[in-house]
Amino acid sequence: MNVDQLSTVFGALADPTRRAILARLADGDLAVRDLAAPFPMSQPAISRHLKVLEGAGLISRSRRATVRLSHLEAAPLRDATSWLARYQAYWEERYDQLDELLARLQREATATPAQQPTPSKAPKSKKRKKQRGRNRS
Amino acid sequence: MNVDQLSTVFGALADPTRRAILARLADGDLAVRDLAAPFPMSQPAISRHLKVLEGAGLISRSRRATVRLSHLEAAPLRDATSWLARYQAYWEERYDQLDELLARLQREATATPAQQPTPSKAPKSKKRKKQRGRNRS
DNA sequence: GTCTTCCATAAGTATTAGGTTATGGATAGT
DNA sequence: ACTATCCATAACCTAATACTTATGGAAGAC
Repeated sequence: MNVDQLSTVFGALADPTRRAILARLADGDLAVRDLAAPFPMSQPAISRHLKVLEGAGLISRSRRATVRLSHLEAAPLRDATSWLARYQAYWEERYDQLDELLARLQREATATPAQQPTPSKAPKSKKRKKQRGRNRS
Repeated sequence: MNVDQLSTVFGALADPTRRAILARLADGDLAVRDLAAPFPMSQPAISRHLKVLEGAGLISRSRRATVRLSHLEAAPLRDATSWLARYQAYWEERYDQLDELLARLQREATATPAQQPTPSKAPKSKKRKKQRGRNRS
């Protein structure tokens, strides 16, 4: 109960059905019935997936006539990307443009600044590996 | 069981302890005992977290003397970022540089091409919202 | 060999997740 | 008012998560 925001977002993304729902919402808002149609799954199951997505802030919902529309909210995806961006240096060789992207993403993600438990007793990391040329003069 | 790779990676990231472990491994390989020290949690609990991370391909492990070292493997993080990159257009206004980043990330993430269930019976999306100026001439 | 340190694995428990069927409320059409 | 459609909620089941304590194996130190 009451896990942090990033965990909730990653948790919501850890399900292929929910990722597929988000992908479809990228093309426009959809009703529950339309979202449920492609899946071999009952309508209540989809409703619960939508509830999880809503809880993570990944969708918002509105009513139009008899139908309940789901709308993609991408901000939490930005926060997740911002957290991941810190690791780009570990798989990427071209830092030049990416350092700027990383800095900009972190600047823009001020809403949820990619928090983490910040362990109390960090055992004075004597290693600090790599630290490859990130000093473009 | 046997969920897809992306789900496993996002699932591994959906825990603050595991994210903190990854963050510390970014500074260099560490032994289990060093990883466990900051957390108010038993050593077997950390061992299980490491097993989850290893199952997601996010760390690899080796032996050095009596100690078992964990090493950060960032490739799955790249795949996750690649999946998220598709949504950058939904929170970002400057497409110019980002379209290139997106294209490059997807090109490079050929190992796990951000798969998804690809729902069989897509209900002929009559909406296709926004589709904002992504055609820089 | 014996001891100690590091760590994995087993077994047990409580909670959460992801699905089901059944049902009922809200809204529109007639 | 009656009916049909859309969807949420309840109740239930099973399996997976996230921890615990207890224990034992593997290597280096003595």
